[in-house]
Amino acid sequence: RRPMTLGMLACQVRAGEIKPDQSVDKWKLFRALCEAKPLLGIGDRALAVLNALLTFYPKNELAQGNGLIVFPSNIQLSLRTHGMAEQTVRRHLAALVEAGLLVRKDSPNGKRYVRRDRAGEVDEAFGFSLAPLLARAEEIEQLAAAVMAERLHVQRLRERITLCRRDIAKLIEAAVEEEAPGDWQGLYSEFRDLIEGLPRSPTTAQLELLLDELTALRTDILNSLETRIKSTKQRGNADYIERHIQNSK
DNA sequence: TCTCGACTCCCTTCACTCTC
DNA sequence: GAGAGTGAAGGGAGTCGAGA
Repeated sequence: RRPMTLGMLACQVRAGEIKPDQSVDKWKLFRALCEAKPLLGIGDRALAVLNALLTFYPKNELAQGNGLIVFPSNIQLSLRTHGMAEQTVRRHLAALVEAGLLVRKDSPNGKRYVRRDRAGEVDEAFGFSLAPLLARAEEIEQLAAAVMAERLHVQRLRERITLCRRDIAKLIEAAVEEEAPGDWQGLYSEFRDLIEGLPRSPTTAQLELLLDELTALRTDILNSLETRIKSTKQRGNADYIERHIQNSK
């Protein structure tokens, strides 16, 4: 009933390539997953379900030797996700499988349960395999690092944009106060258009573009003010020389 | 050993809420 | 207003375990 995609198949193959001695701290990996979630195509609620699923794994270290199958009922998962509706839990489980973070270990009828031996020990469990998490641990850590680096880059861009905005506003204000010649109203409108044209949630490329445009605008304003200062200085010197000549007469 | 109720799984549909 | 996400309800199907 559940379709198997090529992605899921690749995930299963990868999960089968885990080294016997490979292990990873499940909570450390979960924190990396929280960082990397935009690149993995999962949301907060799916992570809440994964978090609940990990609480059913008895050890802190995910390792082949500890077994990698968890088999909680949807009701238990619902309880550990603070009352998330079972239907929603199921949807997010499907999303986690789709994202290649879990593999279903289906029973013949596709249901989740555990088969115990005569001694009451788990003989075979049908549920979810956490093997993909272990197999992809290194990749997930790298994705998390990339997301953090990107976030830092965006933070720096925003800081530079703020500084540039402040500079431009001050320069235009000063030019208007000094009554410097130039279309300051037009430049101010251009400045406002650039700022207001930025979407509420801009992409990195949009921020980079805005910074470039603001930097160019600031350079234009500075050049025009510098030209004005130079011409004022020259006029001042010329006036002085003229007066000097007249006095000498 | 067999039967049957309880339990659990999955799926679909529909209505509602929230965000963009 | 459209689309995504969510929750409730209902139905089909299989397993488990107690009792006959």
